[in-house]
Amino acid sequence: MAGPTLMLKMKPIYLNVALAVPLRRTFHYLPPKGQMAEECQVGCRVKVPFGRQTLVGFVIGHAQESDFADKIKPALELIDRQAILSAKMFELCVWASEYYHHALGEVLHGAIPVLLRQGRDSDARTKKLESVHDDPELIIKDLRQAPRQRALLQALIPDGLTKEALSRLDYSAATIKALIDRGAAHWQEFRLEAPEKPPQSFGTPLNLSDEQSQALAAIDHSGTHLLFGITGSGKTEVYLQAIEKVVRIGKQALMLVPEIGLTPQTIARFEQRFPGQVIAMHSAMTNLERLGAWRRAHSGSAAVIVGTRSAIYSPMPNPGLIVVDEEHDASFKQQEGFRYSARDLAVKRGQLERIPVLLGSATPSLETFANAKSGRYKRLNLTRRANDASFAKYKIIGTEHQQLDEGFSPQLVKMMRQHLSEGNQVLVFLNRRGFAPVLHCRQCRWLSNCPRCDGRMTFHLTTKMLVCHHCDSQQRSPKSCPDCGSNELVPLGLGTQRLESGLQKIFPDEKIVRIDRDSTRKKNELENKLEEVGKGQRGILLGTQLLAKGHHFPDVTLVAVVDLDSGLFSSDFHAVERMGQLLLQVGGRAGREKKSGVVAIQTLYPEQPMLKLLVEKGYEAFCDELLVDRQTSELPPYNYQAIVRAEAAQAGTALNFLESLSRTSQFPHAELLGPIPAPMEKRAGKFRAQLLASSSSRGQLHQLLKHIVNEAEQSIGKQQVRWSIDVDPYDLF
DNA sequence: AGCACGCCGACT
DNA sequence: GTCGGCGTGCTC
Repeated sequence: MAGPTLMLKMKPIYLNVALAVPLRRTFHYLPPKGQMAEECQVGCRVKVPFGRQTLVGFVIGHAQESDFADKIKPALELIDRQAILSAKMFELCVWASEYYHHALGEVLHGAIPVLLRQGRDSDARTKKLESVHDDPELIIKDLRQAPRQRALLQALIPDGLTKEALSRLDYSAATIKALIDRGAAHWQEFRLEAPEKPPQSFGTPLNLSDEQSQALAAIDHSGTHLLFGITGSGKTEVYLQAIEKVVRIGKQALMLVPEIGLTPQTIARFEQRFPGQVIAMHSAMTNLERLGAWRRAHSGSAAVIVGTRSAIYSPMPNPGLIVVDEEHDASFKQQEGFRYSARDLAVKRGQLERIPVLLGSATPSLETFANAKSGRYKRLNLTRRANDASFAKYKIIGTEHQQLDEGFSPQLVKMMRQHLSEGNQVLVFLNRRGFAPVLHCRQCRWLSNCPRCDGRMTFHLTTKMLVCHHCDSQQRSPKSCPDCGSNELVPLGLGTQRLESGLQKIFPDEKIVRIDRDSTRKKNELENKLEEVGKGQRGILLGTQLLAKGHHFPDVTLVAVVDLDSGLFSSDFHAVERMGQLLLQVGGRAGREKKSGVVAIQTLYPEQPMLKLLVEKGYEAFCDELLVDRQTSELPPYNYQAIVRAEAAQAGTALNFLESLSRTSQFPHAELLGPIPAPMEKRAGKFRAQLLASSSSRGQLHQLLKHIVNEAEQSIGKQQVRWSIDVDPYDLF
């Protein structure tokens, strides 16, 4: 019988290759001509013919037999002699591909710089001009009439010269060509030695407070830690010293920061502490710069890597620590294509590499908070601000029964005038991100609550329908308020575009600087505007999410949150959590050592318990209460979710597609809700719909998703539908 | 995702 | 008569 022993003796003939195509399967190839399958190790890139194109793929395994034996072509070229992804990184990608139900080839390609995807060498190479003969004397004799060629040939002995050296020594292209044509010299390609590891040197660390020292000392040799430190408590110094510890023993550290957190100042601070040993991975880099940075990380010559989301894939031959700063930040979750969470990959990578992971935040995400609470993560606290800086004070302004002027209550306008007249700046904060509108009555404060859920129904403007995204029930949107009969039913938060002009009307003499995605799209515009603000003239800053993080505005003493309710009463259950994080983050923007800041919050619902809890008892109590809510409502982190999204050119196609998926996917321990039209059903000319999958068991959810993916790939008529899966969605819409 | 094949409308 | 629109089908 052909037992396992026989199998082990069989040599692999085929390469199993993952390509960057959205097909969730891999392809078999013969090894390139002249090479054995064994020489093509797992993690090496190969160039292969694919249909009519040539693609770069990853060898992910070998096979003795194949169902496609008659179709199999030989690979064209083995690009790498050794795997360019370490075994650990490879394992991480395989894990991610399964966890996020995304094609492995795309995950692997996403893990390397563009130029490597296109087949560039993983090592820096250069060409050297070398003498063909060991003893060129014979030829030198023939060169009596050509002194330059003769000099060059002599200079080539014994080691040859690089292009750079040749031009430095002023040998002309003609001389070089003549010598080559004579057959006396030739170009030889060779790998550059990995750049020397720069000598270790360290900038002076700051003195640590007791709390900081304790936190630093409590970082274990492995495992995930939550560094829960309020704004201004000195988290960064703890990161820096933790990184220094691992760098001193010759290891590398990776630090992930939010997209807007990687400012020149941040990089400078790292560079100052680890001179010459830092590389930054950011979006402004060219492909060539990225490749250079990748090579430095890969060779181990860079000890510290600082970067945004995709830096989680940085190669590190000798890793020692991963830090994720502002771990709750939305930018760690990729919002298109392969929807991974860099924070979660960091935790997973830490496990695989057996190194510590440090998640830091003043306002940790609820799932991280819960993990710290349950003991899965080790919690480290920083509760005091450096320099005795004071906390922002929170002031809730109830706007019920108030006459609002352009959305501003008299009380708020008065406060703003007060702060402005003292020569300070006022920050007016708009809260419009990830917004799924609910319907609301201005008169009696009725909200479009779902009759069957604790959630709220989403208002669909185009269809004038109310839809519940938790239980799928739908109803026609009422024309007047069901409670008080008034006609003042409005979707929450609409009309904020008018805020700037309204503001200017109320404060005709004040300078208003608007900072948002649209007005800062141009390069450096944000920096310029911030600089303008930094000069400390009085004035009003008007902005969105962008203003909530990173930058500190020492001359802002009042932060006004004008439309809190639109965030607080979104139909996405994440809304309350985000609101809490946001209010604390904006509070951290304002004031300086001596001047304390005030955060004024306008709301129709000043008695909202979660808001009061946050303002009176702080983030910890707020999170504890949120967790209770989530548990009773069976929401994350107590259950696991994924969204299947679909879009199509024709109305109804996407919906029907998801409908047929959900019909064939009945699982006992996992739920499917929907499909329902997306809140903004038509966007960019496509009609979109979504299906929510959830289960209290991660394993069950994955079984269901696996089934759905299979069905979707096989389903006929899929050509007109684009679909994707979002595991652990950051927002539901 | 690409890329080609393929079958219907307005143009050098 | 062709050029070219994007529907559909395949890629080891």
